[in-house]
Formats: sequence, structure tokens, C-alpha cells
Amino acid sequence: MTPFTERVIQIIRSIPEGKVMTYGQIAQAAGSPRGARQVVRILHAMSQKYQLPWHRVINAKGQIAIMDDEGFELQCFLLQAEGVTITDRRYVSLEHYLYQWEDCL
DNA sequence: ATTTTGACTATGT
DNA sequence: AACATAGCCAAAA
Repeated sequence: MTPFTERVIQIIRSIPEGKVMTYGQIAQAAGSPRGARQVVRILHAMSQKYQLPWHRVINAKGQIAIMDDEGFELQCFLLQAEGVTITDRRYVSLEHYLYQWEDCL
């Protein structure tokens, strides 16, 4: 388990209900500005055993990135259950729901 | 060692 | 908004 992985996990866990963060935003907050794809990997590998709110992570365009039908529907359901409105079957309004991760030093 | 593969992103049509 | 392209980077093949 690398320090980067641990930071990513901690950051994702800090996303409040009804808010979302993007892969790139998390990578940057964890100290690797170009590590968005690593965040994806970590999410895939750790979401089960670490109880992460994986559904609060979306791509930079503000859309649900998962392509698999079942997972896609599940993510929609989980987000909507937290009050996040999804438009055009895929888009989340970053204006309203993006979590500005405040890194207090 | 080299290539492929993604739940990605910034930029330009 | 939707494509296309070019970077990106660790894991798996």
C-alpha cells in the first residue's frame, strides 16, 4: 500500500453525502496531478474492502464514467438517493455538487 | 523488456 | 454537445 493510495482512500472517504469529486481532483489532492487513472485503479481494487463511497467519484465532465450497465445504474441510484440530480441520464451538475476538498495545510 | 489496457483529461475541431 | 488526438501512468499480459 503506497502513501498515494492511502491518501486517495482518505480523500474519497472525506467526500460528504450528496457531493462528488472528479478523478483528477482526487489525484491532485493526493499529490499526483496526472494520476487520475491510478485513482480509477485504486477505486476498482479497494471499493469493496475499504467501504469507499465510490459512487461519489465522477469524471471531469461531470458524468458518470462507468460503462457497465449494472454498475452505471447502481451509481445513479446511490447518487440520487443522496439527493444528487442526474440529467440526460448521465450528467451531474458540478456547479451544485462538486466537493471542494479543502486541504487545511 | 515491450505492449496493451483502462470508471481519465486538456485541447482543438 | 459530440468526436478526435495526444498525453498520462501503473498493472497485467
